[in-house]
Amino acid sequence: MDKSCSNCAHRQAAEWSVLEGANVAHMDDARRSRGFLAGEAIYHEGDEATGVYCVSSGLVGIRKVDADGESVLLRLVRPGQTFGYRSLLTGTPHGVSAEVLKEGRICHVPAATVHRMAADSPALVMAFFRHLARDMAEAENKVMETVTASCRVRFLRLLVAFGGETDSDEGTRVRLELPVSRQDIASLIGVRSETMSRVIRAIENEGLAHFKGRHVDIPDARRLADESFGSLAA
Amino acid sequence: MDKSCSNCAHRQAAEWSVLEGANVAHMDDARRSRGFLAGEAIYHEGDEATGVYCVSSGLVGIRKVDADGESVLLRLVRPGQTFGYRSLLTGTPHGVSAEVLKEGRICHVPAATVHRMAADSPALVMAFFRHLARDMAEAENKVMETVTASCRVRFLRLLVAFGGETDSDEGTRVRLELPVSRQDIASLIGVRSETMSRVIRAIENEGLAHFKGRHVDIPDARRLADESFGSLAA
DNA sequence: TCGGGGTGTTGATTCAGATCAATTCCAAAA
DNA sequence: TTTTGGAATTGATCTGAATCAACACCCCGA
Repeated sequence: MDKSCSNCAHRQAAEWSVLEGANVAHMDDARRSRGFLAGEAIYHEGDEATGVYCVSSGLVGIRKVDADGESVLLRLVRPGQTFGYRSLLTGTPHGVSAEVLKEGRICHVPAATVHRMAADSPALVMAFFRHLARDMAEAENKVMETVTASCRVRFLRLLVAFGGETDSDEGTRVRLELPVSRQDIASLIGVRSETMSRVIRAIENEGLAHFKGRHVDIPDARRLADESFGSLAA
Repeated sequence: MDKSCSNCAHRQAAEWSVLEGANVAHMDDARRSRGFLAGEAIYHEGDEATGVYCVSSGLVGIRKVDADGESVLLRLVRPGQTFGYRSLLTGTPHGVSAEVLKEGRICHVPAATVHRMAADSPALVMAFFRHLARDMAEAENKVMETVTASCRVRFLRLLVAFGGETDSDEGTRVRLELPVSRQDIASLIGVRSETMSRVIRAIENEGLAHFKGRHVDIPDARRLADESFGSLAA
């Protein structure tokens, strides 16, 4: 849609912001954006990387499926964020799959372009390194959580994380929209959807939050945040 | 001990092997190696990075502790591997702690040296990126496993991984030495040590493997590997 | 208006693994 | 040798979450 990155990637994606001179033009020139519908796959586990992707709008999910067909949603990719760079830069097949969770527009920067820019701009590689480092930290947190925290606590923390994206952090009341289906939320915290329902109902009953469809109303965000810090109740 | 990297890092650590020219000398000059006893901490969560570490001998554990004091062993770092580079390169405090699990010798390359070399050699940054990418893939696997696989299967897979380090992959019989205590193994797969004991006993009873102290005798490595592929028995 | 399929909810039951509580084992120190 | 303290094992019991099985809801197309 947009012919230039200036109102998309440049502003939002930290990776591209380090580009200078001719590379900016290269980028703008080579990238192609395309609309995706919810449910569409962007790439699958085992695929060779064909470039780097950047979410312009919508929502992307990074998923991994094991031999038994069990699928886990590892993380979400939001507008302005890049994904798929890991496989491209290391030259290995994708270890995870990417699919569109909420319809939107996704840019694709071809492999050759990225390689050229990376060779030319160490800062770009460094930017990707930073991105990967942050993802890694989150993955480590996730391992910690799944091992140590109950599914209730894991869900509360996810709510806090979703709420954190809302600016209204100061006021105690927070309203937010769940970005994905309940099934996907369940997959995100690693529980069955039945369990997810029960956890939500329990939280509803305690008055910690009120759920209506994807809409969540948190009357006292501080209380919810406190509860999310595990069972170490003062 | 060794005055040069040539019989340690250069050969073993993929990261340094990309260095050329003056940087090789810089490296050798700046790095300091030191002996560590089992149990010693190398750095803690929240510490600022002072450089990059490289295991010369012994074994290092990367651990994370949550607010309740629950500790999880995230991964092991073996001789020839580097660690601590993530925090240094991103300029953020360590998100995990590193401790010595088996006494040995560890090299420390000061921050200034690494930064100079990284600025000078894009290949070095790329090498670190690759390392991080591999760690990330392993972290993603770990999330998958903890969410989908039973502790029995998780342990069998760990055994397979340990066995894979043994060269005798062809013969069906494999003997190996557990690199860490049972408690640490339990922490590594995210279960209580009591559960670990029971799992081990069960495996022993089935004749899948025989345990004596840290010594493991696997009569039929193929059978064990098959079992480790989850409950999808043919 | 009537299905019909996907998504979410609810209930009954089971089970893996945690927890609590003793021991036992073992290696290093005295 | 005895002591001692951490590591490992074992048993009894409890419980959080999975599993199995209906059922409710809701949006869409016929």
